[in-house]
Amino acid sequence: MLSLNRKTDYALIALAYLADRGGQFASAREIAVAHALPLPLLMNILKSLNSRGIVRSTRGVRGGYQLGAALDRVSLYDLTLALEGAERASDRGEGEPECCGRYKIDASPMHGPVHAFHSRLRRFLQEAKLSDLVVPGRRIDVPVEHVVRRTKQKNGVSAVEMQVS
Amino acid sequence: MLSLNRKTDYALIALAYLADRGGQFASAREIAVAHALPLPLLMNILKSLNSRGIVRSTRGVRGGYQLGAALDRVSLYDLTLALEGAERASDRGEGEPECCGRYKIDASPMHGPVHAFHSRLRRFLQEAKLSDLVVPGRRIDVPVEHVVRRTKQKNGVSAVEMQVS
DNA sequence: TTGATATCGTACTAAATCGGTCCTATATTA
DNA sequence: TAATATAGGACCGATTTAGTACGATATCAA
Repeated sequence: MLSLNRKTDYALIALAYLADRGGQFASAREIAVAHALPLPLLMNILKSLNSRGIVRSTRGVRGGYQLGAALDRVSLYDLTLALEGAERASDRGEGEPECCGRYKIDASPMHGPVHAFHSRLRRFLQEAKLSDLVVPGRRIDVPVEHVVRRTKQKNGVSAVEMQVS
Repeated sequence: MLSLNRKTDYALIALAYLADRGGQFASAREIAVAHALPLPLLMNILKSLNSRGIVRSTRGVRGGYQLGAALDRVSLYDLTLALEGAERASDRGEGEPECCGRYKIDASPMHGPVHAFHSRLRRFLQEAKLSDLVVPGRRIDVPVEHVVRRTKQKNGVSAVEMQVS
């Protein structure tokens, strides 16, 4: 039906991490290590988010990801859209919002409840902004064994340098 | 994560049908024929709903299902609980509401967004009552080829007698 | 009392999805 | 030029979903 699965959770964790970094770049590896997430999967997720503009990416040796939009401009619905598979996206006719998928709930009045349910759920997801869930300014819990050096930024935010092996 | 799938839709359709029957019994077969739903699957769904008290069942030749509770007392959350598989139910520790499933989102502060998301979703489902979705008094769309006889009840509701082969 | 109809409980299966991996290519920087 | 990072795929095993099957039991009607 719609992508409310583990990927959504991992995406939220990654976005919270990026929000915490305050515009700095963080690599997929860094996030994966910090939260013990499977790296290749997290990379896929970040790729999806990037292609939808939810994060921005920079390649190369000092590259990584940063937030691509203000948290209050991105909804859970945007997130699920970004994360759902290509098959899923083709269920509904291009641009048409999430409806009944590939199986046919026809327009008969008795199917009203189904449509009402789907449309309520969609509205809920659209109204839930990332800013409501991701509270910035939290401390990142970096496993101590990976921390190489802690530095103090000029803006008062403390940064960690990590060994990511 | 939680059961927002085709079963949920079928259940809503069946419940709307039952609500429309105003307390009369309707058999699984009748509902399946009326809405072209796969009968064995619908039977499983109704069994699940029955075991949770959302519908009531009576066996035998004139038996079937009727609503088991007022629509405004049953939430979408109740519905998903009734429909989720046994494995799912065992994910969370008995009575504990839907949380992070079997994979461990630990208590670290960075996982707050995940918990916030899950708890918001749960609250949404709990607050959405069937009465908000299922509008009683709708006409049932019975395929005309199955209608044997239409009768007029004393309460003004018209009933159909169907050939269900 | 017997047959038809209905649910109950449980087990089963094919197909789709999910969670996760891997590989090659490309971009960036030290 | 080597190291590091993302981009864009294809790929795979395990789980879940959607749907089926079947024997047992309950109810009612003829």
